[in-house]
Amino acid sequence: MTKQRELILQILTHSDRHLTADEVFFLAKLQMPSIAMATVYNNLNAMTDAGMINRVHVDGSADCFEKDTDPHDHLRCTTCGKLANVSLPWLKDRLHQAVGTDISGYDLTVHYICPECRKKI
Amino acid sequence: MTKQRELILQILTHSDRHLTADEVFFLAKLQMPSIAMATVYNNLNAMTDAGMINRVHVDGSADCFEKDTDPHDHLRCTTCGKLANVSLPWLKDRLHQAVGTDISGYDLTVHYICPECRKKI
DNA sequence: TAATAGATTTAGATTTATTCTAACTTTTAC
DNA sequence: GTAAAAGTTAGAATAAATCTAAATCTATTA
Repeated sequence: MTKQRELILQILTHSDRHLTADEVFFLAKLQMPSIAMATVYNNLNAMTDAGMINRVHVDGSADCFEKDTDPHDHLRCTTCGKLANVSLPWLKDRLHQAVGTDISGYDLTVHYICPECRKKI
Repeated sequence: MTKQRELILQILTHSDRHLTADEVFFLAKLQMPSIAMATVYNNLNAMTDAGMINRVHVDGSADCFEKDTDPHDHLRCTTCGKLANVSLPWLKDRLHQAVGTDISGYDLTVHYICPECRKKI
């Protein structure tokens, strides 16, 4: 647990939204100007592998990272692109039944219009 | 419908698997050596937008394309990476119920070990 | 405390997938 | 048959992520 890793973990912990590696890098640089992009990626990858943080693949743009490692899925606003978490505890079993073979997991993003964007229409 | 677009569509129609833009380019070049990568991407994007073909986002590697435009989801082998189609007609309604708000769609990839890879273990 | 091995970080180059640009070619419309 | 529009081409550009090699930090042993 180096200073760099600690800083990156702090940033994710205190963010109220999902952050890209680029955003983490920008925020980290404010507090530690010498930090390198490769360090951010190294640590995000290492912490993801260790199960300390969660990587979210976003179609057509950069991956995002979040502190929340409880199993959950994502809603993505088709207007502003923002991600929200949603818990679908029934889904994995239901998929296992439907597919008929053992599944190790799945990746789901549901497309919707978030409450803020819905207001603006 | 240019010659190039027709060729690309033929390639997708006659392929038994999901193809990346790169693979389409390679196969197209065999029959039309002058074809450019940009043309492949232009046409894949245009045909995707027109609903003639389907783009599949694959975590950590290049997008794939397929002729099948019936709504369906994907299984991805965690060992060899190959994609298979699966139909889950109940899922969209079930997600709509669970999320509680209108959803325009979703993206799902289920991780499993395909029959061929399973044999080799 | 000094030497050293191992891990980590840094800066920058590299890779990969994709898009952009500008010149050229083909097609279409008059 | 010519002009405008659309499409293609080659290569440059971009963005996300990884790799490399040198530098630095950390912990351990002497």
